[in-house]
Amino acid sequence: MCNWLSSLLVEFSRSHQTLRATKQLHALTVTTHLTQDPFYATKLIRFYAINNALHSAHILFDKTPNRSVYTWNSIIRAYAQHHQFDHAYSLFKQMLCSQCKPDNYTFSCILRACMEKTDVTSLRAAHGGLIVSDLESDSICSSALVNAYSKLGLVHEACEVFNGIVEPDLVLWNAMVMGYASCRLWHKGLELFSKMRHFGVNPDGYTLVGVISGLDGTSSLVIGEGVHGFSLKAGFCANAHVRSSLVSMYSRLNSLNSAYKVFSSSPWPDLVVWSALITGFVDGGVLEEALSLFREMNLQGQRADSLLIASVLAGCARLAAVRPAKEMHGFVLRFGYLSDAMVGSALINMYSKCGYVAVGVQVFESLQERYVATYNSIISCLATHGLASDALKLFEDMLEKGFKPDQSTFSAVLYACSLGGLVEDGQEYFRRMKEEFDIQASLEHYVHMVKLLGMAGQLELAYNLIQTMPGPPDTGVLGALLSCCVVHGNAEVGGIASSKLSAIEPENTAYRVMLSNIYASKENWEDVKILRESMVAAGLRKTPGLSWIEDNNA
DNA sequence: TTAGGGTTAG
Repeated sequence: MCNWLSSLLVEFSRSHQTLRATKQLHALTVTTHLTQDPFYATKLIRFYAINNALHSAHILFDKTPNRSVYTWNSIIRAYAQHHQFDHAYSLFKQMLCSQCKPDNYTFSCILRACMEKTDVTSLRAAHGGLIVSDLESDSICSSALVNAYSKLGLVHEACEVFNGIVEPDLVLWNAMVMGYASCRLWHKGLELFSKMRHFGVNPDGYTLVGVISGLDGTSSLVIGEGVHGFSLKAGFCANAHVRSSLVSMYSRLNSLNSAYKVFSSSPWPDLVVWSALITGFVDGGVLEEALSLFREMNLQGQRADSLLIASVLAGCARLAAVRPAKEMHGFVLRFGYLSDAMVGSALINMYSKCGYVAVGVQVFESLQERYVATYNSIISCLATHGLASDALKLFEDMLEKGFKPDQSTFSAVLYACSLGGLVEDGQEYFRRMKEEFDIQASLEHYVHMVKLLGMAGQLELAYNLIQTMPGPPDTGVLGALLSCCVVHGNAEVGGIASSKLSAIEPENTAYRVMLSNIYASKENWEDVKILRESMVAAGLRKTPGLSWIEDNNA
């Protein structure tokens, strides 16, 4: 039927379409009565989506009477590509009720959407639908499933899917290797890498990235060097992704010289490889070198993005080094990054950690646009510096302005209450967090609550709160309790906390030393002697403390 | 006589 229009569409797909051209094409299909044909409607929906005109795409979709599976897929994909995963999923549910049944392309898109919105329930439901549609062995669906499950930390489910496929293709092998990496099981990834080679499957760049990005812990450095050698011999180091993951791996394993060598082998270093190197230096604590690389990157015309800037700002915060902090602040202002959510909050956090609370507040007040993350930073900043009532005022302010507080907000709020000794307020916020905002208390929240109650001398209450936790308390929660027992000289609760802590970390002497200090404060020298002797008998010694200060004149 | 797609790096 209308060959010329069909050719025009194909040509249009290959060219660089604009919104205006899409609208003209749309008009053309209307005048030639071709919008009834799902082929043309599908194409137009895709063009609208490419040009960020989701609304027009959806209107066209609504007006398309004979929707084919392609039509459904194009609108679902359009929403997914624009990160509107809820919309994508709800269209998928509508599709299930329609005449048109989803195919492997629909499922691949939906699985990714479930992963992106970290929705395990929907993911399992989609998996079920996929089995019903007899698509479980489909190559596209299986790799998308392995990917989705492992990215959400469900490595067993990912393995089950992988093991259910008789002859996995390269993409599926890669998805599983990468899946192990994202679940921090690098040894399993390495095993799978050997297995695939044993089966005669040749790895590609994706496989190597999967193996390399999983490696962690100093013991894996030798293995990393081996994989690097393999990549060099097999020619994978020409791949920019492989090089970046190598730079990042060497940085992670504290081998900054090797990281720099791999970086230097990049003929045209891109932003990712620059970021891998700079972030590596920042994390390695060599901030001056990191900053000089950052300057070099700018001189070479490579523009930083907000992710890199935020990570350098976090480095300045960690080292509490105010000079580089000011330099970075200048950079942020010169290049207009202040409107970014991550950069703004990283800047506030940095000044807070450097001890400049007033500058942090100034930055907050100067921001044109504020986000939940910005509020979290400033509340935490004020809390850290003992300005609890200002912190709580800002919390109320963010609620009034319609922001929805998250886990971190309540962490900062409870921290403010804890440092400010506001026991009743803290208890009330803890309750509201769970009941009003439906946020589950995390270990960090419990640490603040234990500190809040414990520092006020309510040690039994703090201990009872720990007993009500849904999971086992970690060293943070128990350590908070023990430190409060030291302050109040409570040997009874302190003894329980200390023994629980020593059971978790037998090598850590601090817990026994703290208990010994409680006994000493009570002049209970007999128990001090027993405890110290038991430490000597076990061959344990106290680790010396360490602190530093920046010398402006040095 | 049509059209989409699944796995990578900071």
